[in-house]
Amino acid sequence: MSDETLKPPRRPLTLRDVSEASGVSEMTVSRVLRNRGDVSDATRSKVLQAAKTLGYVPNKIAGALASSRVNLVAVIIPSLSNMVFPEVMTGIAEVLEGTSLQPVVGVTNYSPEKEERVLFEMLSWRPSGVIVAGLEHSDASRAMLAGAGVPVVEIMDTDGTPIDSVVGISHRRAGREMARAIVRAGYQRVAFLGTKMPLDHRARKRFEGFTEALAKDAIEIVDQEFYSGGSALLKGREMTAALLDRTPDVDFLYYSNDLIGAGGLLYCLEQGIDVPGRIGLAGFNGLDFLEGLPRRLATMEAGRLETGRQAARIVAERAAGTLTETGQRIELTPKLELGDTLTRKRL
Amino acid sequence: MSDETLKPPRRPLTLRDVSEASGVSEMTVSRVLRNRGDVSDATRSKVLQAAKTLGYVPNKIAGALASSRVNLVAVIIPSLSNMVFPEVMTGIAEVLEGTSLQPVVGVTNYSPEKEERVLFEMLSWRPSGVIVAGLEHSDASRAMLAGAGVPVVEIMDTDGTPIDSVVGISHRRAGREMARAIVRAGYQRVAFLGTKMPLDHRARKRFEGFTEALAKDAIEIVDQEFYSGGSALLKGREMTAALLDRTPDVDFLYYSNDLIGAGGLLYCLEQGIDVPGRIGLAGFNGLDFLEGLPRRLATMEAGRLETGRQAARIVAERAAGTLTETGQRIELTPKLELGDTLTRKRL
DNA sequence: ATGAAAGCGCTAACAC
DNA sequence: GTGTTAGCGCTTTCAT
Repeated sequence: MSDETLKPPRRPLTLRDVSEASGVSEMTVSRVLRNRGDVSDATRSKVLQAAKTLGYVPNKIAGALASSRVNLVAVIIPSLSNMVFPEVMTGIAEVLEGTSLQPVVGVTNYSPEKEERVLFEMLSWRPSGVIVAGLEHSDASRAMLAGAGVPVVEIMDTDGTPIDSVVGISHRRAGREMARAIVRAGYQRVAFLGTKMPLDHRARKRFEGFTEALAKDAIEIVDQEFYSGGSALLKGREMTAALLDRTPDVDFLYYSNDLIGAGGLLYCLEQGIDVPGRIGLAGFNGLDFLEGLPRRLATMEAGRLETGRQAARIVAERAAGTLTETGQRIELTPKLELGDTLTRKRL
Repeated sequence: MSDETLKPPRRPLTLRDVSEASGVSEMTVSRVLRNRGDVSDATRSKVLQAAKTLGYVPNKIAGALASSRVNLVAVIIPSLSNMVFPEVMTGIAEVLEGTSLQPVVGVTNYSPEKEERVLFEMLSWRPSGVIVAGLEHSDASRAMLAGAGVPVVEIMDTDGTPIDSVVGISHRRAGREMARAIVRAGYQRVAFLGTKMPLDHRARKRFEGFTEALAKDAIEIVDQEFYSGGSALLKGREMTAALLDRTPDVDFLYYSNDLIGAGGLLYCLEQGIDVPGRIGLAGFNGLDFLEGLPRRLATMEAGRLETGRQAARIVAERAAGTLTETGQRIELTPKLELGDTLTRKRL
């Protein structure tokens, strides 16, 4: 064996290397590697052979600069710890899979400033589109998005004014519908348990829609409890214990997410509380992990997979030119699932 | 208001635009925007002012091509649906936060072919480093990683030969230690319940270490059950029911992950089975959601946050030049947590 | 079907 | 402190 074949190249390989190795011009090598234009089978195989032998990996940076085409889609979400967001990602990835586009994730930790930085960073790579969670952004972020010159899809919330397109559910409506179902089932002393997150606008809107709809039936929230950090399941237990201790005559607990709701459910069952006879329970999100609990917690399915899919579809079609109109609006319908914890008959 | 200030530019802004607007050379504008070299305060503020007014977003593609520096770190993981991976991501993001590096995620769905494609795609952006889950890759993938000329950190498994650096735990050892704890506690008729995933090498290695250690005490797995897809919690229940039905005299159930273990635990408790008296249970991962269950499931904490942090640190230090040696090896110690389901005394 | 020249938007390296 | 020049590695465009 010669040294040459063994020595890994210290300089990354370029098209020129493939060109020289195959005796074909750089331009034609480029054509082969991108499947563009007519190339004879003979040249094609010569080139592919050379590229493979050398282990050539094209430089997308140079390609993107030359063609001003970037096959990246920026996806900006608040967190990865909440399964809701990976689920949306899954829907996005599923659709982009069938295209040449690639999702790139940025995480904001629910901070508008971080969002601004992440957005700036991502836009500086000139992506073909942006998918961003929520409708609330800093002025600077809105300006960047509006001026980016690429499709922007805001997702997971439709209560507000989108910059361009929007896909998601109305959380106010979700809150209202849950409230109505609770009233309809005959509950009257309702408490709310949620996250201590002023910046979780979707949770806030659900809460607003919820109290608003309750008010129509002259019902007010009798107590509430908030938490931050830690194991949500455990927090759900603790919050529930604290709340029931403080306000024993409550008859319904509405949780801002399924995990704390599940904690509350487990706690109630252990305490021998009649669910949903004495106390009804509901969460939010339709996490499929609910299925394994002793009882099916009432919840609202927010269509996250579908949200991801539709958002990706819009970006992909706009990038492909198949769709030219801006300002698409897709409002999905949150699906109420009564489960086994929201079925008490009107007294 | 003049039309000019309103009209959003159809052509993305360039350095030249900022240069013209501020009356400063492109080069100096570039210096200001990157905080490089000496620039007078007067010029600096002129430039920043102009950039801000115009809403200039630098083009990293051009920058990267010119400087051959890319502040991206490719992170390649099998899935986003399993909370384990977002958790590693969190550790990575946490450390990279303090640097100029940005993680970019690629998902392989446990498929070596997909891994190869994702890797090729990511390497074509010439990232400053690669963090990839697992030690098992296709030959082509290994070749790409070895030839990439950037730090490569394989994570979450140390049983095998790394390409460059490695951070994680030994899953064989984790399996062995769990087996020993089970034997020590006096259990003798042990069953295994896991995912039907020939490509989940880490689960496989745990299983191998597990059976190997049991064998030393002349114990064999008396039964096993596998699943794929669906709600893990529910599957845990179903598998447990099926297994107990088929092999009623089993006295220990070892689950390949905490979620199915939790399902099994809930099932056993509902059935009034004495846990851990008649049947002991253990899972794997130390998911913090276990804390909210009626009993603390025995588990093994795999140090995922720390894994992410260490991997990111290695990449960051190598990129910064602070660390020059290749082939770092960091083996973390899996931490056995007996919880309330693995405490039976020797008979 | 293939090649040659120009340039994408920025930064390294060197003047001044 | 600031400006000038020459590419980075590709693709576009036009020629043949």
